[in-house]
Amino acid sequence: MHEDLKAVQKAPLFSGLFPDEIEQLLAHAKRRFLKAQETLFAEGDRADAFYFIVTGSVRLYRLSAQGDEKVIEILMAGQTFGEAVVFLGGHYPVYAGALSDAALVEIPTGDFVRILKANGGMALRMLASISMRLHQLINDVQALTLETAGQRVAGYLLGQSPADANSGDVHIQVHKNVVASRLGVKAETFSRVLATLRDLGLISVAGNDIHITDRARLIQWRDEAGSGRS
Amino acid sequence: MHEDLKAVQKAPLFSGLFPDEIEQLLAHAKRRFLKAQETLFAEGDRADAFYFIVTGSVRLYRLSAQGDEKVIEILMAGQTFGEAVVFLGGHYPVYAGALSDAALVEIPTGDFVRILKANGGMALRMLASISMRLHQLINDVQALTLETAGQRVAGYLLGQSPADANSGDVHIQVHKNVVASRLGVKAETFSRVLATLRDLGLISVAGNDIHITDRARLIQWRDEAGSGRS
DNA sequence: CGATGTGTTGATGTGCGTCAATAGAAGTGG
DNA sequence: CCACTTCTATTGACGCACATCAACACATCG
Repeated sequence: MHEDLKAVQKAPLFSGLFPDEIEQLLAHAKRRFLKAQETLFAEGDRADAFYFIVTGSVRLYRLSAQGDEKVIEILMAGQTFGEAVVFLGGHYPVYAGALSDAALVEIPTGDFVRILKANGGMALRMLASISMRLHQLINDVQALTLETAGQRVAGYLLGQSPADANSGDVHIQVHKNVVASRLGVKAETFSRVLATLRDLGLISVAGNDIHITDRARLIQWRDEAGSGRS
Repeated sequence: MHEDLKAVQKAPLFSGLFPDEIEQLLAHAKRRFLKAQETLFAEGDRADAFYFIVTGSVRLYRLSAQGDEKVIEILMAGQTFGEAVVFLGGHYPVYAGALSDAALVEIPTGDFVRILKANGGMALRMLASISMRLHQLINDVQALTLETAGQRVAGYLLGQSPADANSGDVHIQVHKNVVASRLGVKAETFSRVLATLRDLGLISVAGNDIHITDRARLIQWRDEAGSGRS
């Protein structure tokens, strides 16, 4: 386990912990390895552990009654997930599945809560962390109701690239249909939006590598309702 | 202020506080009175207080670049809002406005955070509270992407009435366009869905009072994709 | 080098928004 | 208490953004 110690304490949530607290946190932690597409837990499962991603990527998603899938979040190496749910009834509110082969650290919630109770700063940092996710979800709700598909895609590209230069690169690290689902559009629509932006000369696309050639005009296009009008 | 003491400590969030802690929480609290439609704070405003609703109702909402509004949450007397945001950058992520004349208690965040640091149980209860909102927002995202307008409206009616009887009443306490926005549909669509359900004999509508005559069939109608097909 | 899976592009359908007219409900003033 | 205004809610006609269905291009891999 100690080989993962350095990685885990880089997670923003744990950055303020003392070495002995990290030790305590990982006392009963286990390594977990997932094959691509493998399911880690299902919605409604008893939540007695949360996870840190050492390598690979994971998606959190919901299923409709008809079996359609909506990706709530895409998570990459270095991120944690499932910790917010510990405080609910103790059941996961989403499915979790690997997008690629992945290595995780599984941390029992009991140890986590114990530290949380003892360490006031930790609890506040945890509150800040959950608040950020809350904020993100509010943004998602706004985007899904007040923005067009084009605006959401453009916003995604803008959010994935640094804002300080007028051109930049976005590398999509997972399959495009997963990103599309995350954005609340069908894969076909996602593809069409990229094609439109390419034809407008705002971006260039080479597989999963997208180059933003004119960030300013891309922002302008998004704010003008993303192909809706004008 | 003491006349509000009883009311405030009924909020689930504060239920576990000792009287002296409540005292401390309300030490610098102020009463606030809002006229219907009045704005309490705007998105981006510095968040140095959160609120408890003594009487009246409040909506939290976002505005699009074009000025369209999406209601994120409808809050009634007895509820608190704005507390989740204290831990972020300290700026409100939404607008808040009164739906009716309202009386609030405004609690400075400083006092709140102080109690939170001292009282470990309080921090955990706060985490549970925020987690519930997180869960609710995940439900909203799922509903907005995987459900039809009809399904969302039916789900709303079902959620507003007790599940233990096959018939029940829902009283809409605010204007229907507010509920519609909360559900992510236009007021016209909301009205049409209610008309459809009425014509199917599943509900009866009298102004803002809706009577569910056949809960079982309403559930079935929702699960069959809410007028989408079949 | 065929097989399988992902992404792109085209043709068509439809759920719901938009625009518009009307009906009620509620509030206002004489 | 009743005209008049104002606002919310309902209903109809129409259009559009996006989904759906389908064919194809391309990549990856055994």
